[in-house]
Amino acid sequence: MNIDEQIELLMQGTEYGDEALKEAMTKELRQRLIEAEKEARPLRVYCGYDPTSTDLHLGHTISMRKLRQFQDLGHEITFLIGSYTALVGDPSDKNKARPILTEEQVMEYAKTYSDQAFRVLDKEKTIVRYNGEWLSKLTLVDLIRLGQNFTVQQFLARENFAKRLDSGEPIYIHETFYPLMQGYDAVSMETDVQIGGTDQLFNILMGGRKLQEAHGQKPLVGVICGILPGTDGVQRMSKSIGNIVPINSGADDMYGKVMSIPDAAMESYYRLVTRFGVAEIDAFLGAVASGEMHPRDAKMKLAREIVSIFYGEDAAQPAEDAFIKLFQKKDIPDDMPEYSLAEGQSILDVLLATGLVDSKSNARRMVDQKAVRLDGETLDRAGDAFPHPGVLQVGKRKFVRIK
RNA sequence: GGGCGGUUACCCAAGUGGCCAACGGGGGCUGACUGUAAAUCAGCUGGCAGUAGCCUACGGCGGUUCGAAUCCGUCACCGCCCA
Repeated sequence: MNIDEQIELLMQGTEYGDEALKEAMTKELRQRLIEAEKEARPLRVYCGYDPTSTDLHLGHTISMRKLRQFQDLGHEITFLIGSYTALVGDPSDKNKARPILTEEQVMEYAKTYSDQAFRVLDKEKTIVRYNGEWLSKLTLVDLIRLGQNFTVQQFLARENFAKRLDSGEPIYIHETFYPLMQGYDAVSMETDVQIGGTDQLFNILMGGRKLQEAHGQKPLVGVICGILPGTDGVQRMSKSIGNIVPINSGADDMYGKVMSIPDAAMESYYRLVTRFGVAEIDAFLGAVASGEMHPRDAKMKLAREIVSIFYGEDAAQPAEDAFIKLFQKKDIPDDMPEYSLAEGQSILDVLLATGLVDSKSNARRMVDQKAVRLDGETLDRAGDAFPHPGVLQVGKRKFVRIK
């Protein structure tokens, strides 16, 4: 790949919110790539992950994909676990401060994170480090010195602090340490390139670049990845919003969740989380736009690709088959939980006992709404005795075989 | 430390003695439509029972009252202003 192609790939899906900044970063990245080639050394690239939860979703993998692209181009990748920064909690994009985690929790989460990450990254070529390695050694004086590089105004200008200030939400002092800590990571590792989401723009550009300069290093290039919308197609993927595609919930689920995104969100998914090249993606999207390719087929291709990344090619086809069977043909799935009918149970009892609903009131509601079927026949009297064994269905996707 | 204001269901938010299981919006769920969607339309969204009724709920505790989310006291937490 020549330099132009490399730049095109590496900058794909980036989002700086400011065209001039994007151009500046692109230019700096180009220079670094040229230098690296000349000096025959790889660029030091890292992305930090604060292990604050075990439930990774597709949105978390965007920066991993970007790391992988650098990795495939021969650069040195560090998967940095924010064992120390997680203790503080990044104030980015939160309107609330994060709960403080214990060190044990952090280490446990860290393991899950790296396990997931190696579905995307090449484990052999990835350096894993913990930022406690250097952050734990800072003294109070060191911290004061770091703080001398920043003004309160710079922090207050930051959108999420400004908002909280306006609305009277608390801003804790320790939250302001976060960018300093992250910046010090960059200094400690003599970073050439740092990857992060748009929520990390401030931390990366204000923290890392500034502290590196103060330490006589060349300021890093920030590669700021765009935001992946969730299954609703609009809001960023986030657990608290409830629109995530989990990494760990199985191939079938992942396939179905990807298929449920609105068409308009397909491009972001293609560009941010797949292994396809820039030209390929342009070709798919072009074909959809011109009507040559049905959007459904483009989305199925996307779903197959994403499932392949996390579960392998072998799992992708069965997931697709199951999806076609269940949703496109509205057939019943092959595998479903089973339940043995007890004597004298009403429809209501069975719905509750099988866990298809969480309360009898809810069961009545479902029956009233014609959402309950037995072998395809709608059941409409909740209090009746359960008619006969068969496949009991609630809504579109919940099945139990009643024996 | 002082003064003022706030704490309502998953989230936001109305309600200032009975008409409140609590307006409205978001989210979620269900049905129709469809390409699985999205958009749109309709319904539902504390529990038990069935279509009357009962129980639990409006930060915690305690009071006033025939009756409180609504009044009083107190505790906890949060914000604002002043120091």
